[in-house]
This record gives sequence, C-alpha cells and structure tokens, in this order.
Amino acid sequence: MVSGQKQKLTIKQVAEAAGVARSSVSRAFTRPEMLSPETVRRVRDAAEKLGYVPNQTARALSTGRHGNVALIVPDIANPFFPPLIRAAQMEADRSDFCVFLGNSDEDPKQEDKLVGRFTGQVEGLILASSRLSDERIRAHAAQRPLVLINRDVEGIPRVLINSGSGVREAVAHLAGLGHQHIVYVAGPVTSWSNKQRRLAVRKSAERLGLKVDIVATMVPSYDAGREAVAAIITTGATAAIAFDDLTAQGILAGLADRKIRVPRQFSVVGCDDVLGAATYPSLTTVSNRSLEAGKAALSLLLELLQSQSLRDIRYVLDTHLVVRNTTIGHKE
Amino acid sequence: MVSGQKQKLTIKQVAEAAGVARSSVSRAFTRPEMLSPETVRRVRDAAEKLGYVPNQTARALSTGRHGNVALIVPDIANPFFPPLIRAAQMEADRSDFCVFLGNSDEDPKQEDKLVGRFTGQVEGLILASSRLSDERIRAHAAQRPLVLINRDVEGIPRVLINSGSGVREAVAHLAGLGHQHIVYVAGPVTSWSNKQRRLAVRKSAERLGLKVDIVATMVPSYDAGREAVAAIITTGATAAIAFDDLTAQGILAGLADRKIRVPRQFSVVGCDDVLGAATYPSLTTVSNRSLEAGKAALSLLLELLQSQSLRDIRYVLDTHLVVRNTTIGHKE
DNA sequence: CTAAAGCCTGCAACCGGTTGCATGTCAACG
DNA sequence: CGTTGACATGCAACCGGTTGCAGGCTTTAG
Repeated sequence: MVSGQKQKLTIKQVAEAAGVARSSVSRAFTRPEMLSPETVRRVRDAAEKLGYVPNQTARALSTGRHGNVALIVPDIANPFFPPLIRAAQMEADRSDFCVFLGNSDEDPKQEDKLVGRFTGQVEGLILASSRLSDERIRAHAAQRPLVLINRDVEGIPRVLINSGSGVREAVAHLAGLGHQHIVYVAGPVTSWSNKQRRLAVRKSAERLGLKVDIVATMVPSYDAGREAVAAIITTGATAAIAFDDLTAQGILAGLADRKIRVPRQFSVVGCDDVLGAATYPSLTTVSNRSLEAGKAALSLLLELLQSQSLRDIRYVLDTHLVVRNTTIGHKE
Repeated sequence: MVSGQKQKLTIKQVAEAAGVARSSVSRAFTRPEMLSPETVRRVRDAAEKLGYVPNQTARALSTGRHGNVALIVPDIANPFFPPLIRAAQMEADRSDFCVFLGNSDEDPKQEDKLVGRFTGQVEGLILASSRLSDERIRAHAAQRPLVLINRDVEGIPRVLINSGSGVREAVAHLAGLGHQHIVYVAGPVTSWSNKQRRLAVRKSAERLGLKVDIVATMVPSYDAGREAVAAIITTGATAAIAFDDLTAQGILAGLADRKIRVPRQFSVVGCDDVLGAATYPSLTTVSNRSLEAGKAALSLLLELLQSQSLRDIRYVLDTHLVVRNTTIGHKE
C-alpha cells in the first residue's frame, strides 16, 4: 500500500512483478476460478504491494460494462426527491455501482440533453417524474435499459406511486367532515402524478357529490402555492387539496396572509408527506413512498441489466391519507 | 438522424461514409482547425446522417479526460445539501461535465469507499462537509484534484461558509435581549462547521459575559433535536443555539411537548436557514450560502483542471443572522 | 524554375484492460 | 505405453477513440 506516487500503474507492472502475463493479472481479478490458487495469490500480493487498482475506464471500454447508472430528477431541491435519491444510491452501492445525478430543472429539453450526456457512460438510467414526451422516452429506452418512476409508459419498466388511493381517502375525509366544495391546486401539466391526482379528485368528488374546481400552477413550490391562494378563494371552496406539500405549505402561508384561519375557516390537504409535522398547523397529507420507489427502481434496473428479460413490469406502491391538523369539519 | 438501430456505430463507419481516415473523423470533432473546412463539413454531415455520437469511454481512455466530477455529501436528505448539489450541477452542466453523486451517510468509511470508487472515473472531486481525517483527505488529494466545502485543510482548495460571523451575531442578539445563560446544541464531532460554530458561541459568549453550556448530539436531525431537549432544560438556560435548522426544529417540537412556549419562555436559534419561514413560530437562524458554495466549489474545481496551478485557495463566504420569531427578550 | 515552407491527411502506435484461441503440462485411462 | 482430456497460462486481437510523425501537394520566395 505505497502511496503518494503519481505515475499510474497498469496491469503490466503488476504482471512483471508477479512474473505472469497481463492476461493472468486480469483474470486474477475477474475470473480467479480460471487460475490456480497459487497464481491468484501471487498476483494479488503483487497488486496489493504496488497499490494497483484496475482502471474502470479501460475495463468499460472492452467489456461495455461501466458499473454506472444515471438518475435524473426534475428538481433536487424539491424535498420529495432527496429520500428517493438516497435510497437509490444505497441500493446502487450494494452492487458497487456509481450513480450520476442529473437535474432537469423541470425542463424537457434539459432532460433530453442530460440523457444524451449520460447514455454513453452508463449501463442504464432511471427517470424520476420525467417531463419528456412518451415518444422521447421510448427513443431513449431503445438505446439503454431505462426505468421510470412516476410515469406510466406501456412497455417500459416503471415504478409508480399510486397517490390516487391516498387522494381518494382525502376526498372522502373532507366529504365526511361536511365539505361540499373543494379545489384541487394542480401541479405541472407534464407531470404524470398530477394527472393521476387530478383524476382521483375528480372521480371521487363526483361519486360523493362534491363540487370541484381546479386551480393551475406552473411549478410545484412554496411560492406557487402562495400565489394560488387568490384564485382558490374566489372559487368559494372551503377546502383545498394541493398537488404536493410544498404547494400546500405555500397555500397555508397565503391564507395566513389573508387572516384566514386553518383549519377553522379553511381546510388544506397536501400530498407526499415531505414536511413531516413541520408546518403549523401540522399538515394533513397523503403519505409518500418515495424512498421505496427509489430503491425499487434501482434494483429493478440492476435486475434488468443482469437478465435481459424485458417483461413489461409495472410496480405500484399504494398510499394513504395521514390526518393531522389542517382539516376539520365544516358546516354551512 | 436515424434512430432505433441497436448496433453501435463507431468512428470507422463514419470514416467510410465520409471517405476519409478515422483520424480525420476524430479531428473533425476535436480539432477542426487542423482540417480543411470542406473535410470538416463532409465528416460532420456523414456523422449527422448516421446519428454518430463519440464514445466517451474510449475518448476518456486515450485522453485521460472523462468530463466527469464527483460530489460527495454526508446526507442528501439534509436540506442543507440539495441546493448546494443543484448549484454544483448547473455549474458542471455549463461546461458539459457530468456529476457523480455520493452519499457517505455521515460515515468516514463509506466516504472513503466512495472516493475510491469514483477516483478512477473522474477528473476531480468535491467533498462537502467531509467526515474524513485530514490525513485521508490529503491522500486522496494527491491522486486527483480535490476541492473541499466546509472543511479547512491547509494546502487543499476549499470553500468555507463562515457561519462564525452569523453565530456571533446570534449570540449578540440573545445577549441584547437579556439572556444570560445559553446552550449550544452541537452537531457531529467530525464536522468542521460544528467546531467553528461551537467556537464562535464560546468566544462571543465569553466576551459578552454569558454562561454557555454544550449539549451533544450525534447526527444533525429533527429527532436528535427533540431528544436533546431534556438535557437542554436541565442546564437552566433560557435560549439555545442549535447546530442547524433541523436540530432546531426538533428542539421546537421537544419544547412544545413539554408545554414550554417559544419564544415567551425559551428562545431558539437555528443555523443554515434551510426551512425558510416554514416552522412555527418561524425560526430565527443564521443565513446559509450553500448554493453559492456549491457553485463556487465546482467552478474552482474546473478552473483547477484547466490550469494546473495549485495555489492554496481558501474561499470564504460570510453569513449573518436572520431574525424571525423564535427569539425574544428575557428578563429574570 | 527550384527549393523552402505550409497545409492537409493518412498511417500506425497507444490508452489499459478483456477474451477467444492455441499451447503446454500432467494425470487418468484403455 | 500411447492417447485423451482437463487444466493452467500465454499470445495477440480487440474495445473506440486520439495523436505524433511522415508524406504528398500546394504555395511562396529566391
């Protein structure tokens, strides 16, 4: 374990030190069962003594296996993603994979660019909440194994967090509390989750005889939620279900600005449960499974890389409502 | 721009299509000024038509330049880091660099392992809030260009967020409000920022004649803060400065559990301003410069890669106190 | 008109591993 | 005792680019 030397040492020096051919050194590391135990030991000793580490790049060039995967998310700063990223990392780590992280900034162009940059150096990629068109996703999937999170494209392996189940519970919860007119504060139009949540609100409200209005926002964020409050109020609704917790938090702030008390005068439900009980009042929200999603997506990808089986996999994680303190009964 | 074809196309096919040698194709992309404009055009056209993209791995092998950097953080889920990561990403993106992300999980061993895994495939690395020993950091820096964030090791380029300035303001603020006995709720012992903050509290408290107690925690988190409350109370202090906002938020919760009103009965100051005004009451805290730190570290690294100048760079970002609603005057 | 100086382009070696195939050794078998 | 086969190792080609050097052609100067 000598250190400090700058000159790179290659398989060749190790071969000379151990008195064998370069190929034997290679095999000592990659397929030791092909060599006599004695040779393996000699090579390993020599390598250790010199501090040799195989060059990943060279290996990747000849084998095509780089041991890298890429993970692209729309916005790292959105608290929904860090746990997902972290879980994916840990899973990758268990198989000695390195992960490239990309931030698309909610922009399909940027996402496309990133995929292109990564494609050459990874064995597979994961797109979380992709903002790309189905067509582009299919095109990329044709190049490399690809796993989607929260995006439902047929034929492409995907893990989906079914926020529908939780959202339905939320609507039922509000209906049970006596609300008759609610508003859904929507997220990005390109978001699959948004579509799913909007639909779930619509459907179950209809079934329960509630009136629903939709308020649009561009990007899910605190500020967007705050700005949406004006529109929310003019609808005359008594409760809002927000696309995500960040937006809900902004709504809470916007309502407070207007001296509207939550939950006394207005109820708010978030989605993704990323803030824990950190808001005030603590937020009623739909649970999230982002951690499991990240882990599942990564292991699914690794599995795919091993067995080229291309079954149409669709892994669904259900959610449920977490009732806290931003929802309360409403009487006319 | 043909697509769908699976077989990889190499510089050779392009060369044949354009009727030139492989080396000319290579040069058409990397050093067009060496070729006649006519040839460059022909090659580029052919490449375009076939949909050729240079193989990064092969390029990296022969040039040693991979166009990758690695960024290692102790905990992605800690809200201090995502903005930093994001800023670093964007900066890397501007130079067409890809970034590997590593999560050390606050564990020096894991961090060491990650550095090892990355070293072979990157041109340089950034260690944010490294938990490694100075010695290990120096060893790694000898292999590859390395930039530190929030870690002050002489001779190694580093960008430091000087939370000292903000913490001193915080102590002065509390003193000004009449507090005479405060407690510092410490973070990880291996954390440079923690050392810096603890020192700043100690020094300025001494200067202002305040009594200071220290309460230790292991990992900066909500739970750690909550659990620290018992110890905080037994000290008899009337205000706490927490290592970071997460810890502060936990303290807020722990105090609420015990029906201790903030700020009426007890004042709390956080650090890093990662929660915005999202806590209740909104948290008085020390501003953070994590975004700038990420950006600065990345551009510093890229600069280093270009000009092998190894000057001893130490880039410091000052912070200040953001007064919100968890601090208030205290009379005996 | 010839020689020197440029400009383009191609050849071939190289980056550092991996791997199919050939070779050599030795034990088991008929 | 000669064959056969298993096993261990080496040779050399290959992965897909990059780059120093040499050669051919054109331009400029003498």
